[in-house]
Amino acid sequence: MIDRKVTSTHVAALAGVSQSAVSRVFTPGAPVAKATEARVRKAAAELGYRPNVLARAMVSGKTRIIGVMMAYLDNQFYPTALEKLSEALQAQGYHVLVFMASNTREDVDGVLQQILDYQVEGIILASVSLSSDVAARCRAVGVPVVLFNRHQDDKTVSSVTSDNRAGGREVARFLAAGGHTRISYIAGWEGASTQRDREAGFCAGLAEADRDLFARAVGGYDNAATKVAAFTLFNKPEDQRPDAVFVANDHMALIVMDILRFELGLDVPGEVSVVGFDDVPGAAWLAYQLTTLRQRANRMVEATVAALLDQIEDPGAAPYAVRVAAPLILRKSARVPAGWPQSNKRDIP
Amino acid sequence: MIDRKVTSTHVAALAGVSQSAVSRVFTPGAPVAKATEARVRKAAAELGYRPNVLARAMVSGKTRIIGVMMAYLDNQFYPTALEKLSEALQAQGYHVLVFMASNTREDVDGVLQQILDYQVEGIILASVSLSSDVAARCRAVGVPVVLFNRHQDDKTVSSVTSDNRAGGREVARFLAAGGHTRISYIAGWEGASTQRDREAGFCAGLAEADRDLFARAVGGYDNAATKVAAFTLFNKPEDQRPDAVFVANDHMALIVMDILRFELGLDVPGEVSVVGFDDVPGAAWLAYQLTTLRQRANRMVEATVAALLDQIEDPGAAPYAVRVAAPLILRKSARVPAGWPQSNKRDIP
DNA sequence: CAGGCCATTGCATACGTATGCATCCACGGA
DNA sequence: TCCGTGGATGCATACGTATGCAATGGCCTG
Repeated sequence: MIDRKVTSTHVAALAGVSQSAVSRVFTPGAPVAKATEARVRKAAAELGYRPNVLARAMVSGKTRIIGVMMAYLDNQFYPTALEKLSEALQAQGYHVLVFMASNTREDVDGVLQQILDYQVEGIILASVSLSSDVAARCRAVGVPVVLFNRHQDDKTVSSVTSDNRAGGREVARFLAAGGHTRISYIAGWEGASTQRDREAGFCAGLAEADRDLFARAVGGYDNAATKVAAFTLFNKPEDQRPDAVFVANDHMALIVMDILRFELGLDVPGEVSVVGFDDVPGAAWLAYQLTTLRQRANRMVEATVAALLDQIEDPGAAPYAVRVAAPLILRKSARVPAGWPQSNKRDIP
Repeated sequence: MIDRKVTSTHVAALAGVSQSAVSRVFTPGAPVAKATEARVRKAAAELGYRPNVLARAMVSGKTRIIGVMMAYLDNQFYPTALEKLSEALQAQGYHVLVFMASNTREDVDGVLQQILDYQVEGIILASVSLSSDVAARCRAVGVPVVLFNRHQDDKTVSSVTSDNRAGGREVARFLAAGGHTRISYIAGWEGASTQRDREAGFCAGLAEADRDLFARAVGGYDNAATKVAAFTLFNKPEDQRPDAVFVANDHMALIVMDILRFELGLDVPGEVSVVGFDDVPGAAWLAYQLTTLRQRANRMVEATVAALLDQIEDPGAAPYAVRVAAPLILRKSARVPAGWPQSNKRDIP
């Protein structure tokens, strides 16, 4: 409570130099004599001085703050991603201002405004879409945006996703090759590109294998809705219920497995094969052993950070979309077709 | 890319008033004539003007930023808490700057310095302890700190935890009353107050019930270590292995359940009762049905935000410690003693 | 009608730092 | 010895906003 704020002026006084000199000591590349630097650093240490990032930002225009907006934090994939994002950005000298969003459009836009108020240098939108006018607004003030795990045909924002279409397609091939005859799908939130792309790829894959989609229900990436979806699909006599289901993400897939086994008494994978998407930590737990498509979070984060920095460093750079391949991880929740290549990739994200 | 930054001066020019007038329009409580306000707002809307939070912070000293440091994001309790914290603070007009920390002391201190560089108005440390000199430093610059889910005898920082001692004690009574004869404990990271308090309470409770601790191992809140702990404790003939185990948190407890059931082929709760601490989402999943002590995240968050705001608003206010009661949630992973009061609390956090 | 009071507004300055420009000094070459 | 050169430093200002103070105007009261 004693010294409150110590500024460069205080340090300057103690070191017997000008405030400019102090500033230069803390500005890499600025010209300072060794002797001066030593005196300033000594004085700074004595007073416990550290440059005020905000004041620095005012004049330089560089806040070193990245705004991150997230939703669905109960889906284990996102906390994991947030952690990695934060660490990767810290390593680059940036810091993360976090905003939680619900999924209503107006909320997203409002929150985005608030983010911009902090003069962030870039924005990462995880599992969130943005209206085109807000995208325009970000572009107007020169703040690059990159979508994480979501894609938009808007050419003005970069995006990083898994190759959801290819993933969905592979699941279809996998289930068809496994000899399943009543293959179904539980959809995520229909507004999400992950949902759309995974389903589109899945249906395309089924068509290629000459199969029809047996049944479909919507879980909406929501706990309660997913339970309902599982019941409506499976609470039926054997020949009327699916013998395989692709669930749009692991978070829902785990719920579905619980319902199948403990509410409906069905054997997985004996009576029903279940495949998810994400490879969240829970998917590997022994109680589930969920066969799923892995989102390579590390690579996605790397790509996201790279895309963002590209555009921060060169504001003229064109946005681009990255798609990371999503390998199928074979575990025990789905019957494996005879002769299906055992992935001998090491079980590391 | 056209207009880059639009400032209050631009708006003032367009509205034909002084920059001060614009500032006052955006400062609640400042005196402005209705007509002036209308003109200014119109001009602002036209230009898409929004006040620069950083510049505002420079003069007012109020950044409305709260620094949050977290670790263990793979433990579902923390993402949940982060989400609630962020939302609660947003509701109060604050925003959250997130920092990830490993558990090495030096790292924490370094990161804390960085947080302070952003002129945050308060700091929340979740599952992280801080050295007393850094605590002193925060006090010196007048930034209140509150520990979330961690306690320190340092009188200069507030803390919010569950009543871990009482919780541990109740588990001991519960397991003793259940007729278990070989009661054991799997510890968390020994540097954490949660670990110490839960174990202390547990041992006290056992003593009161005239029981000894049958065995103890350390999981350290770490996946791999927890697996090893489970094996060393349970990979033995029946009479040499525990018939009940209290695990210091749910994250480890779920891992232990997996090992018991799927690696060692033991029945839970038939052969072993398992009790955890936290009540993470996974604890309620049908595959686990973990009996556990609930950390009331909502209340903890409320208390944390309240404690922080108290001290921000009145810098002279004394720090204080809050302990939130942790009710035992009965599910299916532990034998329930005959006559044990069935909690009929609704199953809501 | 005069005086006074209040509401409203503009002016000037401050917040803490970075940086262009001018100044100063030392040193080296002619 | 003198001048040129370049490195180091100080001075002054700018970044965008908030706010104390003084000045203005209108309106109410006596």
